[in-house]
Amino acid sequence: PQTSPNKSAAANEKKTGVFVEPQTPGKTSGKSAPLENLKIMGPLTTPTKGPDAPTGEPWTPTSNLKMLISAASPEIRNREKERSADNIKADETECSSQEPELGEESEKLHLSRKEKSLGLLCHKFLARYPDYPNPAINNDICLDDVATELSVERRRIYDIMNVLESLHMVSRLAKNRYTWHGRAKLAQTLAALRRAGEENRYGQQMLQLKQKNLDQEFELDGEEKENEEEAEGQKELSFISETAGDAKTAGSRKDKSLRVMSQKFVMLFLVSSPRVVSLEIAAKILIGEDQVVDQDKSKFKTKIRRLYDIANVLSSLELIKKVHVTEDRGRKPAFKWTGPEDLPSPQDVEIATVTASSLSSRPLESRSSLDNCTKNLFCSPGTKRGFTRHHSLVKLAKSIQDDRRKINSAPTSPIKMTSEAVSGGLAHLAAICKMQLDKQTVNIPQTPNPEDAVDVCEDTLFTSAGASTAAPRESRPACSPGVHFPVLPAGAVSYLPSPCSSVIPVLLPQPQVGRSYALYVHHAPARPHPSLRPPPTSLVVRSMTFESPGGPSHKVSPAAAPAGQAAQGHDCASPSLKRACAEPAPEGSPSKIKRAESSSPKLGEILQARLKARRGALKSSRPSSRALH
DNA sequence: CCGTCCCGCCATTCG
DNA sequence: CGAATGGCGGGACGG
Repeated sequence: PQTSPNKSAAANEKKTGVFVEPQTPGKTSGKSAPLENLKIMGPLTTPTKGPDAPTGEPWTPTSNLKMLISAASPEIRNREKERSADNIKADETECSSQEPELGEESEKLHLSRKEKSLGLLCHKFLARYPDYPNPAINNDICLDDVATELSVERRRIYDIMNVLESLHMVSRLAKNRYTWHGRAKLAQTLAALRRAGEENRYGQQMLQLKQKNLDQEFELDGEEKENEEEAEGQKELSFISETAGDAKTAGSRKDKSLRVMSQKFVMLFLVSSPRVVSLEIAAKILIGEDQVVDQDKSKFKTKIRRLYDIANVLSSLELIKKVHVTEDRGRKPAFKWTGPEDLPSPQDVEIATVTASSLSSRPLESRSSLDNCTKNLFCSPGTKRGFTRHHSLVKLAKSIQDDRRKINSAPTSPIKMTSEAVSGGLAHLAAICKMQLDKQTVNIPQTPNPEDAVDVCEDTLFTSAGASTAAPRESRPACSPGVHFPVLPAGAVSYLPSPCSSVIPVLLPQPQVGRSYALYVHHAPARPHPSLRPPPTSLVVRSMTFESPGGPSHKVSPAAAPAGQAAQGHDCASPSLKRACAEPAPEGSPSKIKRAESSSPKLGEILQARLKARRGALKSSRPSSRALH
């Protein structure tokens, strides 16, 4: 029943006697002992423990942990509720009756801010599903139900879903319906994101930004904001992908934010040396990438706000944790990566380079019913698949995809994907095991870095020396151009590349095989030059240069930044855009804008306007302190 | 005072 | 056209 979703949503209850997972929300059950119960599973009653059973889903130790932790922290959690008898009974017996409409009403009214936080909400949400879904059972997620059961407005659920979706932990099936994948694909997704991050040279950008901050610190000439990236950002060529012609796609204002932002944010972690990213840096980079110029300030603020949202759910996933970096100007909020470090080697992930002039802007658009069917068939990946592959099914799916694509994508867009898959299994499993081992906080013996004095608050340091399984080959994406697939693999998901980042990694859930494909979609410029082709070589080169630039590198001036020069010139991932960035990248903005303009009139105007506004602010021409040359 | 970030208006996009 | 999504930023909460 779709009942009125909005506002009232929160109000209504889930009358349903279904398998509601009542306690989850409360879990609380009286604050029992503080945290430590983690291990102890608190013998004393602690209904908390109970939760795992209830939902009927296989609970992973982690999920419980999560719940406990989240629950424990806020001392505030005294939840006035204790007082109200209703609640109490609610805790234990849950479902039974409990329509105490009134009771609940009152309850939700006074929840401390923390109790209403997105992070906690996310925890509740995650608690309802196993980290590694059992393909056998249905992993459907109905937004309405979730919203109701968690007593929150739909809007909030969207926030969560969006970032989960960006990590491929869920995928949209249709309106109002998602499928839960849990962490099954996480490793692969992360691997893909890492790669994408490398290709975007986020590592360099971050270093440069940091350096810049440092410099600035001395000579407090405070203004000229994030020009930095422009300076180096060749790959910037920000401009919306939509070809002028394709009006529909064009409007893609949409596929902006959250999902994309989330992926980019994660990328930053995966490419930064100490896996710490400050909000400030992240915001700057993400902004810079988006629109070339624009009045910062408010833009920046907003970006930060969004990042907090994303960070909150990532925290719930235990992929990151809040910390503080005591860089230059005092402490700044930052986040530390606590997710898996040993991602599946590139081989596990097939990379496909797609030069699509346009893809449906709605990546995860709801599939046709037929699609759904096939999808479901495949949806079994779970943890251990590997055997039984149904080629026929795969083909079917492919063909479907194909059709789909034909409809809304440019004719000329061959997809190249490196074949190679092979092993992967081991690495993947290893990753999974590790994650499950929990005790997360994996600390890679990071290179000591002077500047980032990260004071990891309560971090449980624990260097993970083990993980021998780490793929033999480091992170070198040996992307050998290979097979040509006429169509997108089943379940392909793709994002319309954000305005500027030329590549957006996308994982294609490819259940049956157990590996997925990462897609790097290049948006097509006005008209992709046919001859131009994604030079696989560049990829290789790029990644080579990167790999952990050891400690010292941090100190290097931007100009000397490791891969910097090398990548600089032809780093632009998008071949089609190549020409744009290929040129000596003379001062950035102006020329860039122009280009953008040409490719997209409308957009051009906008940019133009912005530029104008902006222009006044900063000196029109900044001495391009170009690294290269 | 300020770092966080909830809340929900309202523009978009979907069906 | 109404419902589903999801930008976005005012301004409240908590330290």
